[in-house]
Amino acid sequence: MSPFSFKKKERVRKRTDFITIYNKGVKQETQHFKIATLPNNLQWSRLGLTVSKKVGKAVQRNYVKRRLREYFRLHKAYLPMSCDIVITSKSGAQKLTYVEMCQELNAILCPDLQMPDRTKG
RNA sequence: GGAGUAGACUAAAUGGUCGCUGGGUCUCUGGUUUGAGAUUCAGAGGAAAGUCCGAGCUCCACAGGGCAGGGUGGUCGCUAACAGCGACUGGGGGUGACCCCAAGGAAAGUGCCACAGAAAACAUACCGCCCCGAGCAUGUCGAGGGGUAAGGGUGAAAAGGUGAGGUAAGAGCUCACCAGUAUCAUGGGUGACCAUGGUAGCUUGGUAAACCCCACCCGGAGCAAGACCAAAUAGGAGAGUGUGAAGAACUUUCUUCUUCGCAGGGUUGCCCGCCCAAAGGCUCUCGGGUAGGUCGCACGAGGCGUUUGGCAACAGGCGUCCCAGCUGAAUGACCAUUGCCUGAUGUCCUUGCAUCAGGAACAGAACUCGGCUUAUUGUCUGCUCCAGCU
RNA sequence: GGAGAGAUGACCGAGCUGGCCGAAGGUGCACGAUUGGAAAUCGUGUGUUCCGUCACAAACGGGACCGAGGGUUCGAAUCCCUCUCUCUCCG
Repeated sequence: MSPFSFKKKERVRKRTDFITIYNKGVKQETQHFKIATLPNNLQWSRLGLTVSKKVGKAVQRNYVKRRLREYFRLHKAYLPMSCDIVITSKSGAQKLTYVEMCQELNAILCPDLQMPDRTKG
């Protein structure tokens, strides 16, 4: 399997999973995102996304979610292993460029990675 | 050239790297389902939006009819249906192209018409005009009685308009013309209605997006509909089994039947004993059913082309194509090139060409269709008005 | 995705069988009375914006605004249509 793939089993899809990650996970916050992480028993990490209506209309919400998925797909090697990660977007996230978004998330999720990964660009 | 009006089309393209979803084919694992890999094909819209209407479809209800409630409202047609569409009629707006109209009934009945005004609909006449006139101060006097809707002012709206006759003053009281209503005839049109002519009474306020009347239509809820599979836990029903006690059958034991209760965990496997907990035995079956999953779910009032009928909406024939199917929700991220638009600069009389910079809207399927409404990019075409040149 | 309810001054909230409604009432705010001072109480006032009078302000007069835009009507917060926003319910 390619190292940059993103299958269905790598997503958080159940409401009960979201609630346990919210309640028991480690919560951190940046200017435009809230991040909750919780170790799981699987061999891989999973990603869950929440984008409220305050971000914008459906087109802008989908745009934010696609780019967050793209970030997760390309930075899997540097992210913590066997963790459930839930990213909640706050108002204003739709105005960021992709590079600004990567820098903001790297500060919390990839503290070892000083420079943003742009090799795939 | 400017302003406007109607309509049609469009919603950038190609390539690269890394990814997502579905269908087909092949390979591997495997008893099937499934899973993994390879390859190939396909993968948002004109509004997918708002959910304002109308249908299909599903479940529930239902003999038939009526009431209540809701909707529609010029005519003819189209349609599966519609509050939609087309053509036409009538009314209104605009210099015009053209656009807009919930456009039946107020002479079936009820209600309302604030303030102002005499009066807001059965004209009980405020001022005024006119006639009669008690009276006494004898005149520009007028208690009282009567006639009068021509004039005044109020109001959104005041009881047909103009002119003449007529009268005490006036009045459709009479006449002419005009407007309007009802009705009849003839002609045209499927019809709404139109044209022409006659007759009548002389004239009838507005409001039905107030109640209402008339004609026609409507059962309710919605894919989170609904159907199927179904873990764990708890609870329900039934069957079987073990064991204790009591009772009955029996002289007693055994055995059988009935009723009631119990069966747990730990201490090394078993027994005794001890400790903890306590009235929930154990096993199986059944049905309901939650989480979750599968179906519903994409071949359809389908698209494209062509032809016939029709002014058109649309309908029929023939040919051809299969064209998203997600579910914490795929259809993408980044980059390059070309094209488009705008601005600046250079060349040129302009069109155009070159360079640089910037821009590319509204917006994301969620069971599926037909409409409406709203948001919005660019281009083209027809027509109208104004200005200029020849 | 589907179904439903609502929007009125700074805030809450009546008015929704059309007219006397820029709009009751309460909270808040300002001023005054009371007090040595405050609280409480009592009284008065208090929306925004545009135009005019005026050198400005104040005051006075007029117009518009009941989420936004149209329509019906002589007249709309109220009736009808379209849009915007907020909230609730259905797993």
